[in-house]
Parts: sequence; structure tokens; C-alpha cells
Amino acid sequence: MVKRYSAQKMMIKDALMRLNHPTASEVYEYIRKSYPNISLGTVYRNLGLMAESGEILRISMGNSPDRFDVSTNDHLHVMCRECGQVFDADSHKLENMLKEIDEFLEESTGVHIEDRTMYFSGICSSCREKS
Amino acid sequence: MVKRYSAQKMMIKDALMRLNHPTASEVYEYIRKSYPNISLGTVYRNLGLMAESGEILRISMGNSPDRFDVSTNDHLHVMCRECGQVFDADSHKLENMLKEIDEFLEESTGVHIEDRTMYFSGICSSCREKS
DNA sequence: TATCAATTAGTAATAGTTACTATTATTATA
DNA sequence: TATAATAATAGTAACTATTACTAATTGATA
Repeated sequence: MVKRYSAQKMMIKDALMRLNHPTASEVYEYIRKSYPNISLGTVYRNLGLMAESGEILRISMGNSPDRFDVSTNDHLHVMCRECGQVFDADSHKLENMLKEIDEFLEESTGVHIEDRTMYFSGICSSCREKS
Repeated sequence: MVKRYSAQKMMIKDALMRLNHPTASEVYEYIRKSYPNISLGTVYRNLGLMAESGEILRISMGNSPDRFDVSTNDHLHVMCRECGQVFDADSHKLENMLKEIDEFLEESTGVHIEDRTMYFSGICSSCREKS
């Protein structure tokens, strides 16, 4: 199964870079403007493959649709519950704290932590100003 | 809208206490054994209402179905990715750390944090022993 | 007891996502 | 360059978790 870099795959990558943490269907709608034949299945499949290979990041928040992120370096996601916008926060400074949490959990549950998922929500500054 | 404590509601509460972090359909299947006419919609509705009133806790993890927890005190959830079991960890000792994270995020994103969702996954000790 | 509203069972509808299949590229090679 | 092998696609169907809807039922209350 040799990777073939199809035009669709490149369009998806391009959309990811232009859009801010888009969902699969946002990517789909974006590409459809210039290439109406793109298939939603193709978008899902490629996003899934890229996420699995570590090329991009999948952000799963509660029951809302998954979002995808081109930058894979360590950062946390904060979502505004008013406008839905997603903000990044560099988690480098929190690294030690996060490790401590992992250790605490391993000790109290016996589970060897391999993955942590954390996201935050609240009201962003511009939404606060509006009200 | 006066709360009526229907038999169904009590069965759901009972199931929650007997099962360990069950999903809505696990609750449904459990009740169905003794009361086959229970409706899945009723289970969902009551779980939703109880979660909203703070009587129980809703645990949303990634794309897997929501789970529910009778104990509403501050704790974190750790899921074994091998057997799916969910473990609780008292997060009281982490409170200061979590507050620090909130403050850091507010500063760097401008979002006033109102809710944090975090869960962890790894391999539990009994699954580690098996391999 | 009659009335009125909360709750239910059962079903339909929805959203997000994955699976399937026949067709269309793309690469390797004879 | 023509051909064979196969990765990837478009389009559609299917699936899962969940919510919405509606008519019937239940239970409290005047």
C-alpha cells in the first residue's frame, strides 16, 4: 500500500492550513467550492489516515463533531461555548504539571497512562464584550 | 413542572448504582431484563435530566458513547484502552494544579474558563499482566 | 371523580461517521 | 509505449448514538 499523493489529499491538506481547526464537513464544503466532485467519504478517510500517521491532530470534544489541526506540537485546545471558536495554548510550560498528574493517576488507579485528552471551554473575550 | 418520581426513574437510578459508569444502552439493557417495556428514549431523557440537575455526572469521552456516574464529587476518569473499564481518581489533591492550568489558559487565550473536560487512557494493571 | 400536566413507550428523524462497490487514476513493468 | 496491478476515488448505503415527536398513560390535585 504505497502512499499516493492524490490531488484530493493535497486539497485537504491545503484546506486544513487555511481553515482554523475545521470539522470534516467544513473541509468538505471548502473544497467543494473549487472542486464540487470531492466526496465527503474521501475527506473523512484522508483526515483519519493523516491523524493516524501523526501528520495532523484529531480534536474530539464531547459530542460535537471532530475537528482537525495541522500543527501537531504540544498544545491544548480551548473552545468558546458562545461562538464555537477554538483557541490554541502552548502547553510546553505545563509539561511538568501534566507529568505530575499522570504520575498521580498511575499511582491511584494502576493504569499506565498512555494518552491524555483535555479540553477547556468558556467564553472568549470578544463574546464577553458583546454581552 | 413538578418532578414525579416514576418507577422508571428509580430503576434508572438503581441501574446506575449497580453498574460501573454505564452507557445509556447498558442501563437500558440492564433494566430490560426485569422490565422489558422500558423505552430507550426514557433512559436517555432521564439520564440527561439527572445530569443537568447535577444529580449524576455525564462522562463524554471522544467518540465513544457517553457514560454516566452516580458519584458527582470531584474526580477524574481513566479508561483502559484494552478492556474499556473506567477507573475513578479523586482529583482533590490536584485542585491547585488544575486552577493553575485554568489561569494559564485564561491568560494565553483570553477565554474565561468555565468548564474543563479531561480524561486519560492507558493499560490497566490486570491487562498489563496478561501480555 | 374530573381535570390537567408530567411522563411514558414506541417510533421516526437526525448528525456524524464508516463501510461498500464499481470506476478512475497512478505507478510499475514488460 | 502499452499493459497489468492496485491505490484512491465518488457516490451511496449503512450504522451508531442521540434527540424529537406523538399518542397513550399515569398520577397528583381541585
